[in-house]
Amino acid sequence: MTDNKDRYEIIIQKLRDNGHKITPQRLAIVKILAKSEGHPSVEDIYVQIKKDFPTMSLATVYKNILLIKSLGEVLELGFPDGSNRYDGKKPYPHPHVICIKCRKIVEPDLDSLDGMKKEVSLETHFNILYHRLDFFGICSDCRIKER
Amino acid sequence: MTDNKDRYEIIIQKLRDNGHKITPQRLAIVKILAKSEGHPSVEDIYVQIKKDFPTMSLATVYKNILLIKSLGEVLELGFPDGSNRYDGKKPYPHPHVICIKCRKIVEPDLDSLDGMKKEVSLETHFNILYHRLDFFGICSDCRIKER
DNA sequence: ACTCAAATAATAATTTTTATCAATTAACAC
DNA sequence: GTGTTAATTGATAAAAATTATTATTTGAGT
Repeated sequence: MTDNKDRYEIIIQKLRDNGHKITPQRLAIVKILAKSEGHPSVEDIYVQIKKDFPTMSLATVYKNILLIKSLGEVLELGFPDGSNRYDGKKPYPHPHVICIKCRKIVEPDLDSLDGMKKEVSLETHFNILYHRLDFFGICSDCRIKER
Repeated sequence: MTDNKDRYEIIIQKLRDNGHKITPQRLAIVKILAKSEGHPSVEDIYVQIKKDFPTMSLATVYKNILLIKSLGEVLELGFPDGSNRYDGKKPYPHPHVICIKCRKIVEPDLDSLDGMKKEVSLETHFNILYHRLDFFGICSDCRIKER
């Protein structure tokens, strides 16, 4: 995952370039966004950092995510149940497949996506700028456990 | 739009069939869900009914939507900005195209949807149960106004 | 090291949704 | 039609999530 290390440095560089201070709290948040395997929530990030940083405040997490979002370096995933999760590894819109049993999230490459975007443009005459594509179902692991 | 009239009666019948009382407040909420042109929010519904029903409570709107949702007769659309909108006309998942200028929502028929679902299943080995597909962009009306 | 604007931490305020509960009322039996 | 009963309503409180406020602290440049 050298890709993730790059993301970490890309985000920090962007913060510097835009004149923001590089604080330890900020570094810790960026590290989790860029390197953690899953799609962490604000609470996830807060709890994890609190271990090494007992004075960490929830507001700091919110403010930093807001900042990094405004730089276009993290993707916010608001789910129908109201929960928000963040992806600092792929900050651009992309499809997600979510297991409704174990909450695992998979990110497929879909060849049919380009064609669908064209179909949408043709049919609606919209200029499509971005999208949000989620599929919900049961993953193979959970199907096996059910037997 | 005889379709929408049908939806109104289908929902009320389902409420009756499941032993729920048909109150004037409930009828008003169902009417908006089934007949209003857009995708109303809880607040929209509340404000609109308050005109004829000054004693209407927000909690009543929430409780009724929860009930109708549990009967599978309304689709809840939670958007990334945290807002929730409801569709009582097509209560099953379907793609939406949203104008980020005027908030207009269009519902296209996409031939490529079935193929994409198959591709998702093949690639991820998930059993796909439902989906949420939103495209965001600028509608042709708003593009014309910009000139 | 010094200065200063920016960031943090703690908390208050706001927003959205859900829970509580006494008063009301729709539906059914008679 | 009238009475009974359990569901529903309405008002408000509570809960949950996010944003705002502000005194204090600190990173970064001089």
